[in-house]
Amino acid sequence: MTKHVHHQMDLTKNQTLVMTALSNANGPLSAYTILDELRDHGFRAPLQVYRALDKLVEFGLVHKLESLNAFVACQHPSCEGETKESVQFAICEKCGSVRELVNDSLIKAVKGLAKEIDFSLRESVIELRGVCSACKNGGH
Amino acid sequence: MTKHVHHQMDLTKNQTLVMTALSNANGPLSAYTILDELRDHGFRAPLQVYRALDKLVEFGLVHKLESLNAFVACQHPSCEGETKESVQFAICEKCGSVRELVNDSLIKAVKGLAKEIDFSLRESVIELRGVCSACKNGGH
DNA sequence: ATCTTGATGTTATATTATAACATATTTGCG
DNA sequence: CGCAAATATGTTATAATATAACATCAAGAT
Repeated sequence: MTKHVHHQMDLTKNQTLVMTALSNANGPLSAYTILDELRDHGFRAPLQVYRALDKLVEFGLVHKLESLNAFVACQHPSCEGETKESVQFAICEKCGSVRELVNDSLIKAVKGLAKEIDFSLRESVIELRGVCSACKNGGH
Repeated sequence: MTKHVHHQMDLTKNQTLVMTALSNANGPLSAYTILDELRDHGFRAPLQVYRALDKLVEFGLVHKLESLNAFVACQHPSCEGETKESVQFAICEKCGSVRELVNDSLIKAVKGLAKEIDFSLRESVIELRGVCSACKNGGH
């Protein structure tokens, strides 16, 4: 009855390769960027990437950024899928950094809204677009 | 010094055609669906649609649904751009309907979160995915 | 008038994603 | 074990979404 808490062990070869590529990246990657990075490891076709991504997203190890058509490794220690409707992203349009957030007030507000309109929520896509703290202050 | 409140008058021919197509539709349309609908009116190339859409989105008359790669006419009487960071969508994955929402608690929560992490918010993408009230109750 | 700006037209191409089908590998179970 | 079912992989082709680059046209300003 021991529930799996880490999928790492269960990942197939392709899933592991894609997961590693995303984990090593310091930002979101497009499927085709991943493909290019994995050609050395035998990847030849987009489907190899997309199929692995589908599973990784399903496992909650990877998130898709809808407003970027790109993918990021989950930034939480062990993101296990129950956060699917409860994760937010802050995307900096200056430096491209993505910060993953879990904000209770926001989650509550979303669930409240869904309830208010009698909407059965499966997932919520919440992406803040703007300029991150570092870019605002430090760099230009 | 009279500020324009409706862009309707200012729209160009192509913008008007695209806006009309979206307004007549009872749901979101992809750029290529719009293109097909406007071939009779002389449209030949995707850019004609995308350029019009860019402007309409800029004016706040049309919203892009990032998780669908599709576009909807703004459902508010006179959506004038200041709502750009303050609109949400409930997208039914059963019937495809899209409901546009403006929820103050949610907007507050988003702004609060942005402030909390010192993020300069330009726009927020908030799309609830699930099953709408009508589909849950009425149909199957 | 002509200059600038914005809109349009057109061809080509880039980017993102899936369909369809064949083969291989793993897993469950009698 | 041996076989069936399910899952993963490989491969080719194609669909769907979006932009680059460049030519032309129309409207308003000085």
